[in-house]
Formats: sequence, C-alpha cells, structure tokens
Amino acid sequence: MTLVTRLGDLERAVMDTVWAAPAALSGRDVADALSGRGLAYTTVLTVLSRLENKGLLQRDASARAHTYTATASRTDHVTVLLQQALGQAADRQAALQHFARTVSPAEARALRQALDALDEPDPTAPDSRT
Amino acid sequence: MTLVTRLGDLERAVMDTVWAAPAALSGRDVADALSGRGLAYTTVLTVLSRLENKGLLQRDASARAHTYTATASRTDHVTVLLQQALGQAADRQAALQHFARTVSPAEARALRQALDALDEPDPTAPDSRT
DNA sequence: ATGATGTACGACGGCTCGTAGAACTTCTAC
DNA sequence: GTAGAAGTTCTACGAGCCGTCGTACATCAT
Repeated sequence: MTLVTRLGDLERAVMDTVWAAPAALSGRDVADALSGRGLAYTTVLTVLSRLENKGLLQRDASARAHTYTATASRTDHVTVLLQQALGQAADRQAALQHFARTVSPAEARALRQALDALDEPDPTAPDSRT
Repeated sequence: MTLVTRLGDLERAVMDTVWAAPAALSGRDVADALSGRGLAYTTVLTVLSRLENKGLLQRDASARAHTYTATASRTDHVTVLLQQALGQAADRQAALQHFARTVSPAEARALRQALDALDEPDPTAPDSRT
C-alpha cells in the first residue's frame, strides 16, 4: 500500500460532498452537489471510480444507480494525514512540541483535554485499583 | 502561494541531505551524499534548482560552486505539513482530539509538556505585572 | 420498442518529477 | 595562454496523476 493521500481538487470536492452527506450518494447526487462546476456527469463518475480504487470510497452496486460511501470518516482521514506529516520529522517529539505552539488556544485546550483523557482509559468502568 | 509541499522521492532525499548537513552544501556535496543512487550530477543540480524554486532551498551563488541551505528547518517544515493536514478537517478540534489518541505515550508526554509551556509565555523575562 | 438513465472504458492534455545530455562559462595547471 | 576539469543553465523526454469527456454498451420504464 502506497501513500493513500494524493487527492486532486476535484477529488477532494467529491470527498467533501460524500463526507457531508448523511447517507450513501449516487453519482447523480454528487454531480448535482457539484453542479456549480459545470462538469459532465461522466466526469463525476470517473472521479468516484478513482476514489474507490484509492480505497477512499466504497461502492454499493446492488441497485442500478450505484451509491458510494466513505470508507473512513473525515476525521480518520485527517488523522492519517497528520501521522503522515509527522512521519516526515526526524524527531517526532520535537516536531509535536513545535506544532503545539502553533495551534490556537481553543485547539490547545482541546488537545490537552484529549491527552488528559488518555490517562483515564475507561471512565465508565469501575476502577480496578485504588 | 500555493501548497508548498509537493515533494517527490528524490526531492525529499535531497532535502534530508541538506537538513542533515551542518552547513551549506554544494551540488557536488549532495551528489556525493546520494551517490548510492547512481544519479548523474546534473540530475542533482536540477532537483536542487527545483527545490529552490519551490522556496525550500536558498542558493548562495557567490562562489563558482553554488551552495544551498534550507530556508526552513525540518521541524518547521513538518509543522507546515501538520497544519496543512489539519486544514483538511471539518472540525479542527475534533481532529486534534482524535489525533491525540493515536500518538505514543512518549509523544503524548511531549505534547502535554509543550502545551503546559504555553501557559507560561516567557519564563526568562521578569514578570511585567504582578 | 424506444427513449431515458446508468455504467464501463478509453483517451487526451496539462502538470509534476526523475532523469539526463548538450552547450556555455569559468577556473586551474601547465 | 591554452587545454582540460568542474560548474551552471537550458531543454527535453517518459511516466504517472488528474481533470475532463465521449462513446459504447446495458437496463429500465412506458
């Protein structure tokens, strides 16, 4: 598996459409959502197929009009991107520390909160040792 | 300014070489460092020029053999990559929280430490107001 | 049956990247 | 001061990716 992450502009727009939708979308649905671009319908279908080949979309071909859903949530996808970016660092910890200084205060709070939650692995379970 | 970040394999190898060096490197230096690849010397020069055009390298042409240095540290570069990845998220805070759960314990500690340091803006300066 | 709707496949043009040769410009060592 | 070494610039080509469709073929409803 190579890098899963080479997305062009239109590909990203299609993924955004799929991620924003509450349910599976047909090619027609996506084409309609992107009608502002004046694309041919087949263009959208081609991109959907390519995204399926890249493993980002899953196709349901049971009906005549195939429908597509994302294989991973947008947040999961961004996490992969973040890990890939981090993988470029020589010193991952230093890179993270540098990065931490570039986030907004609200984002810093969100991060800290998530890190704190890591220390309480399962807040719903009764503590096994105290 | 578009995305500064499209690096191919060889381009990355060259950047790694430059980042790993303590001082500016000539084309010959880089070519020697990458001699394992059996590249033509001019290939290395071409890549160096492209990286300069992308803004990742700075060229010193004062001597006959031009030398190159990185315009940003590797850590800075990774930070840009991380911010770009984060920019793909619909909900940046949620993405960060999700990401926080995927880092190693040591990385989590490093992150927390950097976040804590954010609360003490300048530990070296005397407090201007107390 | 016939038009509407849908999919599959192939294709083309632009751009990026790895790759490098050819031509031109200095240095340097006799 | 001249020949070769070493450097740079320019141009180019082939592969691969991406936006973009057209055409051909399948299927469904009327």
